[in-house]
Amino acid sequence: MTDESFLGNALNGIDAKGRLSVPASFREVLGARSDSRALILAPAERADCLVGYDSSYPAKVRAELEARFAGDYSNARDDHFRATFGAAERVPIDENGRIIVSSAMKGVGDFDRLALFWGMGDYFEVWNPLQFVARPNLDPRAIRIVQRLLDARGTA
Amino acid sequence: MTDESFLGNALNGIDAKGRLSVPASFREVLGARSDSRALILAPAERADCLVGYDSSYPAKVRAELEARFAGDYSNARDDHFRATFGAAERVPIDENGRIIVSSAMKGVGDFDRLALFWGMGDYFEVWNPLQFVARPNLDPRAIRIVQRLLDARGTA
DNA sequence: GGATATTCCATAGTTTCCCATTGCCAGCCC
DNA sequence: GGGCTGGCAATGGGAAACTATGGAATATCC
Repeated sequence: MTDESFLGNALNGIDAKGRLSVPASFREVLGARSDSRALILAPAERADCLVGYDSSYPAKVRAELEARFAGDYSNARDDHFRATFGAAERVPIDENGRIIVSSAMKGVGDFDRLALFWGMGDYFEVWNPLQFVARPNLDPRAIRIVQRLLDARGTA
Repeated sequence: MTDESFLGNALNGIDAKGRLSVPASFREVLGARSDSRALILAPAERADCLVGYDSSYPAKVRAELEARFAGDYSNARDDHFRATFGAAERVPIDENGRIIVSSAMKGVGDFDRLALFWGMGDYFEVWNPLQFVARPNLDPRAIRIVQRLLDARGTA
C-alpha cells in the first residue's frame, strides 16, 4: 500500500514547448493505481495551483457526483459538473515521462519556468514554487525545502 | 476502462458555412464510447447551450427520463419528451473532424463565430463563450479559463 | 441558373515522437 | 578512499504527424 501514496516532492523545469517531467516516483505511483501513461490535472479548490490524480479519477468522481445529485435537476448541479469536468484535463505522459502543460493550466497555476510537485497522499499538487514559498501559514520547514531546491537551481 | 469521460474544453471557430471542428480529444472519447463518425446534439434542459453526446447516449437518456417520469401522465411529462427528443439531431462528423451547425442549433445556442466545447463527464456542452462567461454562480476558475481562451483569439 | 450544401485539397501552427546529451547516484574495482 | 563505470532521470533539439481552419471544386435542389 505504501506504493500507492504520493510522497515527497520535486522541482522540475518547464521548457519552451511546455514540456514538464513528472517525477519518476510519482509515475510509479500512477502506474500502481491505474495507468502510468496519463494523468488528470485540474485546478485546486482553494489555492492557485493544480492537483494531479491517476486516470481512474474521473470515473470515480462521476459515480460520486451522480449519486450525490441523483434526482437533482438544478442549475447548481450543472454548474458543479461544469467546474469539475470542464476545467480538468487528461494529460498523456510521453516515453520520457513528460507531460505538456497546456496554456490553460499554465494560467491556472500561474507557471513560469519551474513546477513544484508536492505529494499529498491520495493525490499530488503542482505549484509555481514562488507561490508556494510565499504562502503564509505554511510549515516553515516545507518552505525551507523548496527554498533549497530553488537555490540548487541557481535561481533566486 | 479506457477514459470515457469528456474532460477539458476547447474554443473553436464557426466559419461562414457553419462548419465547426470537434476537439480531437472529444472525438477520441466519442470513438471509445460508440462511433466517432457522428454525435448527437440537443438543446440543453436548463441553459441556452447545446449538449452533445455519443450515439449510444439517447437510449440512456430515455431510460433516465422514463424513470424520472414514471407514473406521470401529465402534459409536463409529454412536453419534456418533446423537448428532449424532437429537438435533438444526429450530426455526422466529416473527414476533417468537423460538424455542420444547423441554423436551428445556432439559434438554440445563440452562436456567433465561436463555439466553446465544455466537458461534463458523461457528455459535453457547446456554448457561445460569451454566454458562458456571463453566467452567474459558475466557478470563477472556469470563467477565467474561458476568458483566457477568448483573449488568445484576439479581441473578437 | 443561382443558391445552397457537400466533398476535396491546401496550409499554418502545434503537438508528438524520436534520438542525443547531461548530470546524478550506486556499485565496484583497484 | 579515490576514481571508474553503468544505469536511470531530467532535459534539449529536430523532424514527422496531426489539428484546426480556409478555400476551391463538385454536387444538389428549387
